Amino acid sequence: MRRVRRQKLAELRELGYDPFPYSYPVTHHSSALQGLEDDQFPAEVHIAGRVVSLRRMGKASFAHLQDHQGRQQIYVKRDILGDDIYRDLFGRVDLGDFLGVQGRVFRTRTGEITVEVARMELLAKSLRPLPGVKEKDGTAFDPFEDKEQRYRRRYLDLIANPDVKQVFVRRAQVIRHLRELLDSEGFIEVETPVLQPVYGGASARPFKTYHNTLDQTLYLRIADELYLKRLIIGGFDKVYEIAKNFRNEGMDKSHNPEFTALEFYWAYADYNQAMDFTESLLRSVAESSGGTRLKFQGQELDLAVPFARHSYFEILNKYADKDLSRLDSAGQLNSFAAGRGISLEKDLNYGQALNKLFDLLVEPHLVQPTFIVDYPKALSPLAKTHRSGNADLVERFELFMAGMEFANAFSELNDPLDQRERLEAQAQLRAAGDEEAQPVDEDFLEAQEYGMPPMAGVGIGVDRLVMLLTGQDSIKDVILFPAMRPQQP
RNA sequence: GACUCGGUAGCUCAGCUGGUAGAGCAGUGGCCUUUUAAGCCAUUGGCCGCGGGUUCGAAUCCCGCCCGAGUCACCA
Repeated sequence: MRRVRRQKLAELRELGYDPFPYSYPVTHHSSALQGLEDDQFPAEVHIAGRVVSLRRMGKASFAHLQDHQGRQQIYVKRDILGDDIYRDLFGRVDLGDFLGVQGRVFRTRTGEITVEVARMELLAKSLRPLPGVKEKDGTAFDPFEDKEQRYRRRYLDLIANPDVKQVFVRRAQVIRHLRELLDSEGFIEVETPVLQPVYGGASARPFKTYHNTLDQTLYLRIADELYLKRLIIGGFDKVYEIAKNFRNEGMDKSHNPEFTALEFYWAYADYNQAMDFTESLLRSVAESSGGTRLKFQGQELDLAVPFARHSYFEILNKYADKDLSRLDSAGQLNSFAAGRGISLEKDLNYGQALNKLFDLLVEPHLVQPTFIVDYPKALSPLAKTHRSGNADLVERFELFMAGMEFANAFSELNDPLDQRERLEAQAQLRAAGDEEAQPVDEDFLEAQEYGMPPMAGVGIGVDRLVMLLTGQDSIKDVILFPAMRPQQP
């Protein structure tokens, strides 16, 4: 099949047609003609697109050209186009080729608005056959649905499955709306390093790389946090970044090794203000993207309803049916878990064991938007100790919806001596085998010693937000090129 | 990482308890000047994911591996 198309390509060149010209003066996109009344038809149009259907009937033919907005039917009649071009050029057009056509607009017997082609140019020859692009009334026949091929060759997925393109259009709208809201609140968008000598700001294993000239090991960022805080130290009062983070961990329906996070930092605010702002931010994004009532993974949720707020131990104790805040060692948590028939992995430290219990006992219940507040300090080395005086708690919230975490935020710790102790405790956990504990970032500690104002910081998982708003069950369906193992040669 | 399911033509899929690969669409040739999954006639096309084994004979049975999906485990 590829040989046949190469042959056509060669023949076209011999006949003097350029199969790969430089440009085409498009005047109308496919959607511009849809829904027009007959007396509104433009006198003449130039349209361009990929041939996705082709019905030849001897001396006349119909085809559809697909552009970024949809499909437009064209009518190609030999007596209008001319014998030579109809035979030599149009006769060698295949599904998948790009055409530019010029002509008048009319309505066919069956009512479809159609361009009658007076002039035709081949804009690009296609050498490989497309997967199933046949469709009627939006239903594809032999639809291209092999997930592996769709992810590996997303361009074919986008050509053959218009709904997929729509998801990514909405993704762009969601991100644009987040920017607009933050900009309008006076946040400044910044860019911070992807390549970092010391990674931090989250609990995760990093990707490691190497800079030849600097002769230095560098890590791909797992979070923007510590750089954005440096900017608040430097005098920006409100900053945000929408950026890729990289975590060297497993992949599943809600995890991709590189993912997009929004982080924003707000000087002089605390986590209560950040919580209110986060709630209104998400509600507003939902309103601008199809409404606050969402169906997601078989569950229905409504972001218009005020988000529930529960403290960490309040809700953990409820589902554990026991006051877990009184257990203060990994051993005690392990005994508790064993009593409930839950087997925790061996060698978990206190924080890991507690975190694990929360994930197992509580998270699945958090379907409607719920803020969990006031986390144990052991889980939150960058968050400020709770103002209530309880030295074991920090001012932190996480937002859960549909059993998944969407946001994480603190009243940020700004006491440099406290911060040093917490990071050093993390370093000890690392030394004890916790691969996700954070290393000490001396440069950051030094920056903090110059004085860091009180502030709130929030991180939001953008991919997950898009999943929620577009009803996609897998993160792979909101990332254009999700991570895949290399294909066998 | 564990388990389950899957990988056959460009796409969607058949192929039963082993006998040497099939359909529709796409492609190619022919007919057809308002069709729309156009139609009619003819026809090309396959390391049956990879490697090994059993067998006279393997797409089919057995073992190993690769890739994907789902579930679980870990993380956002």
